[in-house]
Amino acid sequence: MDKTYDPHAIESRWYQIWEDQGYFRPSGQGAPYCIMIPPPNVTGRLHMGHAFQDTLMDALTRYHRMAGGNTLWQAGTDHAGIATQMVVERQLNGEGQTRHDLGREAFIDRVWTWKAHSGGTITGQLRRMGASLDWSRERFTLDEGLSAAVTEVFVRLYHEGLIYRGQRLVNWDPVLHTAVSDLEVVSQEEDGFMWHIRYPLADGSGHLTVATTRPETLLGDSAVAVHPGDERYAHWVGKQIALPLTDRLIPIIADSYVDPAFGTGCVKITPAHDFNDYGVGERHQLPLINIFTVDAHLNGQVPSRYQGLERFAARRQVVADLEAAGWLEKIVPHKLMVPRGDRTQAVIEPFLTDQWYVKIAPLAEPAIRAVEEGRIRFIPDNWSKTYFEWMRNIQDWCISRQIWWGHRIPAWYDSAGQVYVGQNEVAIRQRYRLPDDLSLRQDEDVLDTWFSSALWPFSTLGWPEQTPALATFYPTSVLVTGFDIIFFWVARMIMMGLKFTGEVPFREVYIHGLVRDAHGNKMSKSKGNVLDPIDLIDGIDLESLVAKRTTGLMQPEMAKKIEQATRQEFPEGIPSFGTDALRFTFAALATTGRDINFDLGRIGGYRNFCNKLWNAARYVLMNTEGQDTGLGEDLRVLSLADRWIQSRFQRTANAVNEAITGYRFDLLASALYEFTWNEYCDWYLELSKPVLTGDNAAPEAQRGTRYTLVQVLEGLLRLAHPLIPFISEEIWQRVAPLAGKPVGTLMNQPFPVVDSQGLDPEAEAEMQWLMAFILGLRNIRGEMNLSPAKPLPILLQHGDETDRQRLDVNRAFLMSLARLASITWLAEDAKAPPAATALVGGLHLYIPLAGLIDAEAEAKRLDKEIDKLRKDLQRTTGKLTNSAFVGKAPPEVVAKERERATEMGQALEKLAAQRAKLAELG
RNA sequence: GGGUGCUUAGCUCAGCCGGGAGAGCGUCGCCCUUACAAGGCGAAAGUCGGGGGUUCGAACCCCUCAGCACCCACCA
Repeated sequence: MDKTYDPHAIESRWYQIWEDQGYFRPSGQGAPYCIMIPPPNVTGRLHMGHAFQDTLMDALTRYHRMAGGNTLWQAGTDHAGIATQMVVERQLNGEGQTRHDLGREAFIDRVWTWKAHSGGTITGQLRRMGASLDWSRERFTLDEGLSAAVTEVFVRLYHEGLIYRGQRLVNWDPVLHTAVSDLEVVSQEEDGFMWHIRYPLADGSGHLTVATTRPETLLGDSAVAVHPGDERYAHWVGKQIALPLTDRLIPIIADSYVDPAFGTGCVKITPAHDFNDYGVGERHQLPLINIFTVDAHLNGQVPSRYQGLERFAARRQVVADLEAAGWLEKIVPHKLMVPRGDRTQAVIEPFLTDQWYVKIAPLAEPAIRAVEEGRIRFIPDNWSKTYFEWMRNIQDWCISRQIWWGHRIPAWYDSAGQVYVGQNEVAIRQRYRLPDDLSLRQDEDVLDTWFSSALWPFSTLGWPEQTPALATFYPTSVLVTGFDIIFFWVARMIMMGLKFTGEVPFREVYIHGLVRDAHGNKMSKSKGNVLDPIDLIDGIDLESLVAKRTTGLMQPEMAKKIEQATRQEFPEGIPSFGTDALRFTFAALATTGRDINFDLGRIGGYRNFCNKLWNAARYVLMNTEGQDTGLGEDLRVLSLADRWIQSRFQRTANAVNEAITGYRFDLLASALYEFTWNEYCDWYLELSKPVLTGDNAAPEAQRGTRYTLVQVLEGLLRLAHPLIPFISEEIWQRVAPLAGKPVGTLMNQPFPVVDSQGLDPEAEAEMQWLMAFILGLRNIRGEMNLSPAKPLPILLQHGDETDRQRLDVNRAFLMSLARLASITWLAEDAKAPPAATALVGGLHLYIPLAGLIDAEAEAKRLDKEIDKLRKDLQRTTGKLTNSAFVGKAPPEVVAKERERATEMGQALEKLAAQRAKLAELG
């Protein structure tokens, strides 16, 4: 093995082998375990959120595969209607064309071409992450099969009356020229104004003042409303207003929607361009006056001088004209919530159109129950509150989109506008018994992308066909996703799954946090703080990183600032960390909170961890390859260290199994980290050295240690594989033969389960003694600035029989790890020479000063220790003298405190005596 | 307006059922000890956001205040 861990050398090779060998396919044996990947946009690129999420899913998948499950991680991508169409349209615009120049068919061809060109990017990046997805079953939401599922669902819902078409106000994106759902609108507080406008009475007897944030909609007003109980205006209700800038008369009406305390208490009512006003209009049978075109310019419904004006230009014009005519009373700065499209950032316009809706309440009800009854479990559980909150207030879902890329709605119209819904034209003619010569034209709209996503858990398994895969893997085991799409996706999958399969789509939903930058800021192109997971794997030089972050900005003026910040944060660019280190980092960061702050310092640490593991393996191989690794049981003897590390391994295996089944990936990572570094490397490997290289070690003992070195490493690699698949596989290939394991792949080895027989509490206790012994001496060495290379003679006193036994057995370990020149017992009553002192329980360790140690420094060190002990003791005795504590606390807690007090008291006494001796010296 | 989180070492975060405050990075000191300097050994560092309560005992449970973040919602 190379001296330094080089992730690239090993990562490039293994994935190919695994995939070629078909290891990602379900084994066909064992309990089914299935995860559906949240399908990424087919033309997208992998971002940190994907990388994070896919790491967790891969760890689960690999774990269950090793644990013997019939495991499927379903691969696939999403057509991402609006997002993908926008990308291609932007390309077209760059060529000076629009999609309308191409026409629908040619445009869709063009999108397919783009998909063919870029569709491999993200799947390739998933492979680089080590994701063990079953690519042989890869699906795409616009596949034939999935499209058939979409049509089937639409038709069935329609004929059950759960899909309907209706004309009402929708959220209209005037840039995209399409309706969007409530969820695709994000409202943000922005600075604006409140215009106070005088509305004169038609009879000339005065005026009302209305306050509005949208003066241009005056042109579409149908009424002015006041509160029915508002005495100020009661006598005006029923009168007519002469609407300024128009020649229309509108009524003054009374409606309880109006809040008399807000503004002037008079509200202009524009039913066609405001969701509230729409309701008012319905109650009062007011005319709907639509004043906008699809791209939010004023249409023919307004006086000719305003026609054709864009809505914000229209606002300026209307305000200017009102002011000129004296109708404008005042303008007040006002903060308001502005709705914007999540894709385009365009201000969303409430707009009157025909759209398709899913009647959602009947679907939501069973979906709520499924979670209430625990048939679906959210992890962490509190996300179920969020789910309930939304589901109990859910609104009908607008599913039609006026774009071209997507599943076209399976509805046809005849020339009279009669609508027919069915699988296709032929089916419709049959179902509705339509004459052959009746000409039909299909609805132009496509479905919301999330409509097909909602079917993903069963459509990918072959539904509506009753396939073996569906029977085996549905309901799936767990859905792993971020809280940001609980409404968009999770809730809708639950509703559709229950509706069409009668079963929940997944039994558990693991909700993880969202990846942010090191300081908790959202990663975004415009902030220039985006990290690309592939750059973390491969590394990237500073200039390339700067270029990447500053090109294609929406606000080019930010480039300079971003460049500066980037140069400051990454003066050397980003080093290459490798996939395993990245995965380990994601797991370590996957705590239960909702934000995951990605700190580059952490990934460096975990790259070092991989290097540590690599070098530990090198050490093991150097000492075992070509040698007897003790596979014949009668020929090996286990040392304390051997028994200890095997016991610790069992505890680690237990912690790892618990962590992974409890979705605590952070605990998984730390269990692996601590065992590998702090126990296996720091202690066990060091303890193996005197056995393997010692002058008079018995061959049986050496075999025992080689055996343990290899067995524990092999087991550790199996434990670690779900998280760090590449390095574990690479090392395992070399270690497995030494451990007597069959050749093959680590991927298919059994995952370690806890063997309680392997626990050895005595070995752990004795090892604790050994460690205390060594740490006591190391502390003196460190504090006294004694060279670690200098062998020290030490004296022992006051030990009991156990101490003596332990010393005899472990003398070689102590000599080696504490770098001792000699160990000498002092008689119980002998006078110890001036020395630095450490205690191991009742046992005293002395390092004679003898010119090595400065008495004053040792005095200071002892003072510090005595001080600490004294404070601890004080607290403990405080408790014990409190009769309430002794009386009410559980006896075992009291006993423990007593024991501690005794121990500390004794230690304090001894150290104080030592301290006194030093004082005499000085 | 309704809802949900968060606040622990300089930084990023763990802390499980209420019982001796932890990790990584950073900092300081000593070491290139034949697996690893991407390393070893040792050390320093916290009023657990503030206040109150429950309890023998609170980082943890309850109340309250402050600060931060997020989600939902039709106040013109």
